[in-house]
Amino acid sequence: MGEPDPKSPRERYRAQVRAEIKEHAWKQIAAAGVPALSLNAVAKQMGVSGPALYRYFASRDELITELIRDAYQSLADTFRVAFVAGADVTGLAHALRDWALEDPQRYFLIYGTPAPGYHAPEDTTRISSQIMATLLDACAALASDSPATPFRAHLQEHRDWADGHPATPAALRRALTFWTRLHGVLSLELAGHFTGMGFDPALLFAAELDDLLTQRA
Amino acid sequence: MGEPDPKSPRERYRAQVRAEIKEHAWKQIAAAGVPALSLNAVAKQMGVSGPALYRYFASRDELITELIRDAYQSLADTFRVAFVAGADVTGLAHALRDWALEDPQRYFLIYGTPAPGYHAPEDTTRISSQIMATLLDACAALASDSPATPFRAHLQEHRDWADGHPATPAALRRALTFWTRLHGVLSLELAGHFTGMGFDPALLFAAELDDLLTQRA
DNA sequence: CGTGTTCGTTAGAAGTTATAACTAGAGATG
DNA sequence: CATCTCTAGTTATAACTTCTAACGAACACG
Repeated sequence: MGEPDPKSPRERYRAQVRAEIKEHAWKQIAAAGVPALSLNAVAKQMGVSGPALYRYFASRDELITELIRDAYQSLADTFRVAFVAGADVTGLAHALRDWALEDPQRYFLIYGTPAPGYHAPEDTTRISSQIMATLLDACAALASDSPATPFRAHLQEHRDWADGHPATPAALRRALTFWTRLHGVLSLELAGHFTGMGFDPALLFAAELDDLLTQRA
Repeated sequence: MGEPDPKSPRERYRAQVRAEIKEHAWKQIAAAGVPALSLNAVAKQMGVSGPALYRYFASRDELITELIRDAYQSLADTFRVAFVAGADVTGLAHALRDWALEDPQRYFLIYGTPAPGYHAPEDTTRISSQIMATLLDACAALASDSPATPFRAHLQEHRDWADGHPATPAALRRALTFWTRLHGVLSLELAGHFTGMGFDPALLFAAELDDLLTQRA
């Protein structure tokens, strides 16, 4: 009964073709961005004609949604692998930057311009909280020798996003700061806003990371 | 001879129609994002049929480029007006956030996902440095009671982006931090990454701004 | 070895950007 | 004021896009 046994030869073939489609899609996105992704062009490169792809993805949007999901998963895996390999917050930061530089458009698929009406599917928000969980793990390992702030109190009252993670308010604040500050420098670097300004983006990233770790407030 | 006298009635009409086109384009972008911008739809809304718009913009890309230019100019004006009205760094920060919240897609037109091949036209980089100049003006007014850092030295060696502005290394660093950190929180807020997390994005923005101003390093 | 599911095909509808050729009207000029 | 020119908007068309429908052929399965 239609149950997709993962070992069925048809299912195996299907999964492989889906993967190949996504492969070509990633190349097109890396080359010219999401708006330039064309199902027709992907089909042409695969030596298959047009509507054949609709056997594998119901629509262009579904393909893109799948790529977004994969991007989230890739980042979550990168974080988790780095963390279990012993990386601290600094290690996670460099893992993040390396991952982003590896494919800037993949980063922007997650953190770039959103479509006004778009709502992320349930599972991506789940993966997103996995990412946050790893970050909180790393931040919890840091000592907090700094005084409380009003915003930390606010976070303590609104800590549902930590999803039960036993992090101190200081760790919550640190994780949030990690996220927003590194995203700030990284996204501007990836978008090319620093080109022609002279300084080294890697040094700015490192300086922000250092600030983040040796912070008092 | 063909010289566009700004008072020629034809030129006035032309400028007005161009403005109306851009007006409708902004509405479409605000509603569904840049990819959903359709010249045909704009023409339909204006009660005019399709190719008529090509008298006013050579291509869809040229229209978008013009909108980007206007977005930059709008931000530069907002900053300049706030500064001459006496706003300090805090004032500029809130002017920035208000401006961004007013039309998130306009913000993302500048700081959102870039198209891989795209190079901004010369004048937008000029407007961009006007924005930076205003920010440096405000940062120069702040006292810097903090010790030098290696990155500040690096900035001092690569201060061409300041475009001759007589800012101390501390002010340069402060301007850069203002930019990256506030962009970090703001872009994540505008993209909706904080929705459902519980805390108040405005408080996070204020906390980051406070950190920025009362910073030691 | 049938039998049915599924895959890929071609045809086509509805949309897009953009160009070409034409018409009608407005502005500029004598 | 008459005329001339230039331009704005029109329709037709090409080349693209996503996506649906109907068909044929190949493959897995009982």
